[in-house]
Amino acid sequence: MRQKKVSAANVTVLERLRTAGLRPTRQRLALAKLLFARGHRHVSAEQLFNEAKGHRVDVSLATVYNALHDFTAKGLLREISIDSSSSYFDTNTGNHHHFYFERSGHLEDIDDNQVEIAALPEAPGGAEISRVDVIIRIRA
Amino acid sequence: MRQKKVSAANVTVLERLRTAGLRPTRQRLALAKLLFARGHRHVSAEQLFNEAKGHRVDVSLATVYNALHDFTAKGLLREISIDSSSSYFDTNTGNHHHFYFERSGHLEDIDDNQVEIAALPEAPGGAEISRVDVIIRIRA
DNA sequence: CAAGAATTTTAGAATCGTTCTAAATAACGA
DNA sequence: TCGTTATTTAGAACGATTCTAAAATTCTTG
Ligand SMILES: [Mn+2]
Ligand SMILES: [Mn+2]
Ligand SMILES: [Zn+2]
Ligand SMILES: [Zn+2]
Repeated sequence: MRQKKVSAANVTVLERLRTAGLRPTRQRLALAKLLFARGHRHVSAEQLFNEAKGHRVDVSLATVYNALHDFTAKGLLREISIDSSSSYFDTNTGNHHHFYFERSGHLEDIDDNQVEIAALPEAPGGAEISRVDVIIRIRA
Repeated sequence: MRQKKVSAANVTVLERLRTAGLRPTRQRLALAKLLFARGHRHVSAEQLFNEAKGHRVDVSLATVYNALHDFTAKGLLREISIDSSSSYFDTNTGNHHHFYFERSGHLEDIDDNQVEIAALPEAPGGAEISRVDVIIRIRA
């Protein structure tokens, strides 16, 4: 394979992958760059795959799925299942919630501090809560 | 087809279907009886299909899907997508929330008044909120 | 009750997002 | 560089769901 060009953006992404314990392969670097280049995003595998094609990033669909799952397992992404038709991967891994636009399937972040949950029931049997998701569905 | 036996439970279910504007066919009556017989439930299409088989209710999988969607469209059920692998249909159509047991895939209702949301952001552009879902994920 | 019209059911095919397989390739560490 | 391990890949397979179009049932009207 040809020599990698190591730009500033690449360095950041490369470090992120290494820190996460993921080998910085050409494919992962390219996908991570697309994902983390600017603000937070919610993408499906198919979307990212097409975006990669658009940027002349030669990568298979299987690798896109592998990368998204590997990134998720290492905490670089969070997986969201709202619509049973496909899942989204969220580059925002901090505590936050979502608007879900039912018509378009679009997701929009709601900052954690915009939602105030005054009371929550205890988990049955004192089980551990892994996450509380608040989804505000918008019909129009 | 053989004559229908019209028990008390059947009458209730029959009325429910008629009121909803759904023809009370043998299949819908049997499925509705299974669904609404006792307390609230969260079932997948496959689960209901198997339950029907267990009760000697002769119905095709396509009809189970049709019935679940028709019931949902008429407000007799609510569809829930939490795990992208399959969707659940909830016989509880009132305002309420859920515990989701990640290991088993089980859903458990949380009464609306057990969750107190003190602050919620406004929907962008003053759009109409169709529903607010709170899902408490339990890891263990 | 008898048609006829409208709706529902059904088996099986098709769809589609996702996962799997196993062979080729690339990254790593010594 | 070499051996080991991890990753990528094309394409097959999978599984939940939807579609098709023909048969059956339900409803309406007379
Ligand atoms: Mn997944
Ligand atoms: Mn559905
Ligand atoms: Zn988000
Ligand atoms: Zn419920």
